[in-house]
Amino acid sequence: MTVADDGGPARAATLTDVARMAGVSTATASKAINGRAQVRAETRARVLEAAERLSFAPNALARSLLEGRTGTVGLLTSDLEGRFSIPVLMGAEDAFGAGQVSVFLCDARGDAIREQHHLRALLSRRVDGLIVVGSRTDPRPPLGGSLPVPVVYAYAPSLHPDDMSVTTDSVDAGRLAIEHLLSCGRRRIAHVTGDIEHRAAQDRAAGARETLASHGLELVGGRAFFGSWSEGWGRAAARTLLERFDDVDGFFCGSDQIARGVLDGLREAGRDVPGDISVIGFDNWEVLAANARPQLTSVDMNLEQVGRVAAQRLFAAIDGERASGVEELPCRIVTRESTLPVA
Amino acid sequence: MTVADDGGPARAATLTDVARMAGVSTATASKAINGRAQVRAETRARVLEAAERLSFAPNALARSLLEGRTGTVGLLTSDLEGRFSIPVLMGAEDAFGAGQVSVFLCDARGDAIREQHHLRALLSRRVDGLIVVGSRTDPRPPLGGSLPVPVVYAYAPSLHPDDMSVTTDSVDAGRLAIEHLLSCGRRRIAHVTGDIEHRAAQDRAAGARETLASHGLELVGGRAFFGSWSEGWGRAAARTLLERFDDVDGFFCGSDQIARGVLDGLREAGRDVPGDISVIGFDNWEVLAANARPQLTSVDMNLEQVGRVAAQRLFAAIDGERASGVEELPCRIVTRESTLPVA
DNA sequence: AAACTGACCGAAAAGGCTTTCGGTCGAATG
DNA sequence: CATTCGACCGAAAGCCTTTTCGGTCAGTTT
Repeated sequence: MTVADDGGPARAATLTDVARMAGVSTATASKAINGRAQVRAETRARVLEAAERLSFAPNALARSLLEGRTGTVGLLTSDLEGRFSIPVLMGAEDAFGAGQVSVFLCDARGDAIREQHHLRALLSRRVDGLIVVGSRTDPRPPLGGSLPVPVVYAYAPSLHPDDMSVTTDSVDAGRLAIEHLLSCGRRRIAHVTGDIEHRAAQDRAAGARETLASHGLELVGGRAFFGSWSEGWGRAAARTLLERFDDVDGFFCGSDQIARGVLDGLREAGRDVPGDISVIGFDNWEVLAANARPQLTSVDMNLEQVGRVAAQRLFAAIDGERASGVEELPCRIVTRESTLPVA
Repeated sequence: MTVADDGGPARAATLTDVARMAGVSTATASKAINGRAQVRAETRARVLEAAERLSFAPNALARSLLEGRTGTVGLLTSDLEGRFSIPVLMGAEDAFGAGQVSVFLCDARGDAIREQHHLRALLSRRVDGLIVVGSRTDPRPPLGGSLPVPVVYAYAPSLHPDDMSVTTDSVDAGRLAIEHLLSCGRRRIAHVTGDIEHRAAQDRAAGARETLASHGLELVGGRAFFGSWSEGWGRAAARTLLERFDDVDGFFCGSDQIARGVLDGLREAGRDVPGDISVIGFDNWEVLAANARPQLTSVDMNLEQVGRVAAQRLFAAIDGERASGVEELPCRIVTRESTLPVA
């Protein structure tokens, strides 16, 4: 129940309301509600009952004003559409929500002006900290100099080395994928990936190349094949590669979409996956990977973990622990049918 | 620049800092900054310059405390994972962000306890209103009685008729899909859809049935075929239906995933889409629909619009306009290759 | 009986901002 | 010269909560 009013939604009860109903001062009501010592048990009970009947919830604004902390953080995303931001955001929301922290969500839609606008609004609301979530691993310019609160960049690291960033280890992801294919007994491995402009694509390719080199091998065709992040590119690349390199026996794909295309292309060419050829995708996008034929092994970037760690780093920074640099978290392989070891 | 401090991130400047630097009282500083009249131009300039130099941003908490309005709303989602919540959420964030409203994001993860926990936190932060975003169109129990702020339910309507809900018109979506297939000259239309437990599946099937009936037709097999929302089910259903009803010439699928499966099944059975058979999906999930072979015509639920309208309704309610009932917004067809009229 | 103790409660201040109202001062008016 | 009048500025209250500190009162102690 809430304080009766003019017929609108009842207004929220205040401590004064509770105190009046219980016949005590606001100071006493506050102490009773917050479990402070100097209140008689009977008085406390009276206050608590009043609070209960009024559905009293202390005004966090007033409390924040007093304590100098709001218990809120801003989550500034560049692009809610992209499916990479969402898991990061979920992980962060998870880490914060479990505590007593509420999260402001702001979508800048890739617009720097809008980002600054949101930044001002968040600072004016006195958030205790900020997480900036990017949609690509390419480093981004920092928010601006000398902010009054700590900032952590997630997924897309900051260009400024003094900032704190948490992202995924793309080079190592390339290594993981290749070693997985090698462990399936594959030696003629092709890498079909997306837009070469994407840092992630370059890094994974580098990781793949280095790993093969350390085994005395190289990518089929001597290089990675960059294209777009689409099924169509995967199909086309699979066909072309089969024509030019008949002995290819493994595909490391830059996304699950590309992998779906590659699988289609291989099936149409009469190749058996995972019998003749192993295929591994990237992103572990459940809808695509689990519904592929055969089901698709994929690299999972642990994006929720990226979000959670970013939240933890922000917590630490709010508590005064200075830190900086880019923290790269490892990926993991989720094995499904497309890379089953052949019996 | 911010107020110099002990070496930590500088603390945010306050109005008192600005006033001191400009050599005026806080009252005058406030009036100067907010464009009130009773300030000499020269004084105002001095204040504004001080504010600029200190990067002064008025403390929204203090202002909210005073005005009784915070300019914040809560976005309570049941499930961030599901891809239906996200667009709704984006639409709402868009509508609010354009104004001066900041959005608290809370993910209840389908847990009623957690939802209540978040609700209390939001009320304690004195949000001006709430939007509750569901992940299915099935009506849900309301948050609780007599809240001190208005609430709008989005996508998943509230069970309580006095609440305000904005959702999508699933029955009409069924009609749209069928009329589209009819306009392609199809008469033997099958409906392959997902879990019968989902209200959306039932409503769309009902819309499809009624529309066919009004044209003196009925669904192939005399009923809708319910299953799961997966590609596998789509493939299986396509095969089975082709066996039992050789003359089927149109598929209305309950999701783009199902449609992808159906397309696969038809291709493998040697049927030509859109030559022999037209296929329409549901959700207009770009990655699936645009990458299908042929590209998939699909029903778009305009979920961002649902979010935007929910935000508008909430605005109106905050401004005192009482309203209630379920508002159902229309869907739209996005035409691609899979239903091209045959030449 | 006087002084003291401890338990309990309330007045008041602080936090940052806006608004109201009263005060100051130079200029215009009678 | 005395009064009135704007223009401009500052003191103070209020929003809601928490915390500090001082006060009251019954019961103990010497």
